[in-house]
Amino acid sequence: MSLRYALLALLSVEPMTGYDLYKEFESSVGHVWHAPDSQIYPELRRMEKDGLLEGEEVVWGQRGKKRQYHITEAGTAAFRDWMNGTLEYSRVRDPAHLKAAYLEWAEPEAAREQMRAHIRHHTAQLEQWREKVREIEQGTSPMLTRRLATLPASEHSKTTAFKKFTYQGLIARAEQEIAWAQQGLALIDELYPAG
Amino acid sequence: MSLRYALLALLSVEPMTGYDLYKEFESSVGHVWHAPDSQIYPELRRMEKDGLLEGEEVVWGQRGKKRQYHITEAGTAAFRDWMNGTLEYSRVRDPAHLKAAYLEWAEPEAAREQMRAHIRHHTAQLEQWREKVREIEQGTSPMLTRRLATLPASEHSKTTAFKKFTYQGLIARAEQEIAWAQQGLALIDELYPAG
DNA sequence: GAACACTAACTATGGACATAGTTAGTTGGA
DNA sequence: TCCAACTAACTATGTCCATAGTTAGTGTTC
Repeated sequence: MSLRYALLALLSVEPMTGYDLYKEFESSVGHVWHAPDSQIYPELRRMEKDGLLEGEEVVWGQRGKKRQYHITEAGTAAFRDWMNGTLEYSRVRDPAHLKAAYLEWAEPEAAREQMRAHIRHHTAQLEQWREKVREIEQGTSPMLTRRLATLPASEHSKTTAFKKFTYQGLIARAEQEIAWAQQGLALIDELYPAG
Repeated sequence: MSLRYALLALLSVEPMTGYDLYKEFESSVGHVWHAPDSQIYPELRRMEKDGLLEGEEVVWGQRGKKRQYHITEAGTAAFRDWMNGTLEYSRVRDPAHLKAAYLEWAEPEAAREQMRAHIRHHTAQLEQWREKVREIEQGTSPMLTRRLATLPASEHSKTTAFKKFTYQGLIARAEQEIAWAQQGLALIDELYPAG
């Protein structure tokens, strides 16, 4: 259900095609929410059917065309309602922690490699999120810049602050995961003193 | 795919029925991995077809019967292979952070309530995981006790250490989430000084 | 003007997961 | 003895999501 609101969030800035949205999910917004194009196109059609969006054929070159969607009033209202409601949290389901609980089954070196992979994964994410925070602070985030251009100056600080707050939370989480995996490496060394 | 390995992890202790496994997912192991029974029963049949398990009819009362599954050698090998391999990490998809990024759309009080819900959710998890660590330390975890009984004494410390390590990681994560949401509450107060 | 990368949109398949049922037997207490 | 709660297992539906294609037009470059 969240994909729908991620799409509404983007379309609240400006009209976009499915392909535009797909590219956003591959880059900028993709660092908070990801979706493949095979999920985006049908969802856009469903949203149009539900009255949240309106699509319009736009010419592209000589013979080409593309479908550009813009958010409707009902779409804006639905997004606002989602924001004013409370999220339901789903049950834990984390493969990395499931695996960690049974690492005694792995060879010591495989266990270490799993911890290193955990560190690599979260380090890569960390760098992307830190870059995002830098962009927000320096006003060089293209999407945020376009968003701010649609809003009165009085809204700018809030809009910016929540984006930065979000990325900082993700950064803190990644740092915690890295610290945990480092403790894991230390634990493995302790449990398998030979090597 | 992880459900399969969560089931193998449990069945490596002793034979169980689908219902036994379902109950484990509702309580003990459910604090690391959750699955509904409607997912467990078909997965067990698929695993039997793949030769990882063998099911056997067991009488239950006068007319009742139940199907008890035990892990095969191929099942043990598959679990060990999974443990020795490296996990693939999936892309970010976190509704709470997606929502946090656009909290300027919410009423201040709704934004606060979202942060409070985040704190409530992670506090509840925290308590369950802390209780798990206590059980592990005091040797009162039923599942772990039964597992240790199947293993030579030399394996006990490793088996226990990785379970504790896992829960400690989940605890640290939950604590981080709570701290983040508290920063969120402070930020909302700052951005909406009136109320 | 052919090749190539990109834009644009869609389809097909299968697994994962949530939610909501159904059917039938067992066990223990009022 | 009956009822409620529990044990046991299964089905059905729909969404979500990953993976892997397909088709067709555009724009640039060698």
